[in-house]
Amino acid sequence: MSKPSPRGASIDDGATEFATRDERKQRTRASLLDAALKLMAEGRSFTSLGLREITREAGVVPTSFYRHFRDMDELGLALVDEGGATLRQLLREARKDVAPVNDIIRRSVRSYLQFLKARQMHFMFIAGERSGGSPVIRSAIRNQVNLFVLEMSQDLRRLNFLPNLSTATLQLLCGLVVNTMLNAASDILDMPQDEPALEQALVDNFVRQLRMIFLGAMNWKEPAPKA
Amino acid sequence: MSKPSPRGASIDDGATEFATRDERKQRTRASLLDAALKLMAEGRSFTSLGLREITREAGVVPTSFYRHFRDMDELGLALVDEGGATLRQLLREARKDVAPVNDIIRRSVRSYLQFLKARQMHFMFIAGERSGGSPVIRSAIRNQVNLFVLEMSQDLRRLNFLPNLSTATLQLLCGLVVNTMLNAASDILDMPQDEPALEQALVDNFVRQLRMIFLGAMNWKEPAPKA
DNA sequence: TGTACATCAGTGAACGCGCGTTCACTGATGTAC
DNA sequence: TGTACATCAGTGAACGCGCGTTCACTGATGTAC
Repeated sequence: MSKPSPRGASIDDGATEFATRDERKQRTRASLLDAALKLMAEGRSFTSLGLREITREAGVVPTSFYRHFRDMDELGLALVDEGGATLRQLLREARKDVAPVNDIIRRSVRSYLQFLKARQMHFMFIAGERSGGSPVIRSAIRNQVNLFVLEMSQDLRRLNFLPNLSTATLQLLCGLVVNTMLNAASDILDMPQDEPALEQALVDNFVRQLRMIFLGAMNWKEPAPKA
Repeated sequence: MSKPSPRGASIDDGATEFATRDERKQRTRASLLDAALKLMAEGRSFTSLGLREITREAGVVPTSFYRHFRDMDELGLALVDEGGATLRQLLREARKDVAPVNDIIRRSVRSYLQFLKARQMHFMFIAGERSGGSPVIRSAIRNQVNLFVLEMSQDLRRLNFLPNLSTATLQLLCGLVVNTMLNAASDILDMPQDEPALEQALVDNFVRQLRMIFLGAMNWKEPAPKA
């Protein structure tokens, strides 16, 4: 029923034979998470998913679910954790190729897109449930996104990027950039996959939006310090 | 069961006695739409709503639903239409108070917030289902939002705002502004209502984000024309 | 190493429940003459 | 204006179905000695 999952985690693929009991358990858990992501990738929202639906997709019996999660909320929070880890990994990747400063936006966008496609489902989940769905999931996602914004602004500070800007302003900038990134993510991932022209248009638009934001940041005048 | 709805449309409020049959029908229809919005305002996503749940909230029998909508999708699309109308009304309001140019952002934000609170549920619906939920609803919302961006950019052109910018760049700007508006809308509407300090912080952040975007637009250099 | 026992991931039957949808109906409202 | 008929918004019973959750179970894996 399920094609090879992003994690390669479908139970029963032969490789399980020599796994320890605990490894098998983690694999089943992972296949439940993947099943949820896969169902959402078909255009469903998290809150509309059913427990039985997920276990069916994962290839286990419904009652197995309870060996891993108390209820759907707990599974959702696990997905948020995975999404947060994905965002942190994105930052780590970004730290690697900051060296060349020329046309940095276009470069960053290119590697962002690569990352986006490798982790489609996580980004769909984060972007999609960020303002819809269950309050507990929503607020957990916001925490992760805010954390991401914060770390990104610290990175910019460390790189001495726009050193005249206050910390608060760097955070403002990063907040705008991240919102724009996530909006672009849902737009791009929502596209029919075989329309490179349309996709290119979305990407160009995304790049220009970032340029406009950075242009604003470069021309930002901090108010005179209080003292 | 239901408090006075935004439309004042609960069937059975006495005022119905003298209505014509068709007016009564429209009232029931409106109360179904209001019921869906109300349930979503409690933190649910559209796709997780049930037909029976909505009719229960609206105070009619489940089978009544079919007198008004073929299925839930059709009701969702009707909500999108209402949301689109709300956005168009927002633009109409905005056209009224463009006269004073000083501190125009702060002024616009103030009237946006007022509008936002008067139409909380529509904005929650639009912002929340824009990237989550059912594909058909999502794409309908995008159409409405794109339309809104387009009209806004035409308004700016008509006002001779930043006359050096090309039409495409004005649209870029408006796209950024609208995304920022909708993100701010979900942040603000998600707040506990009795925390004016926190809300003020969100609003200040929103204003600064807009300033940064407009600052970028003001410093934008169009590439030299092709010819 | 071998044996006896404990653990526990996954199973399968069963439950009560609310769901979406069908159908024939009722009776107030609207229309034709 | 009055009457006879048509319309149709809302009703209420009934259906089959998939849901989430409970429970006792199985049998492979892990552990203690």
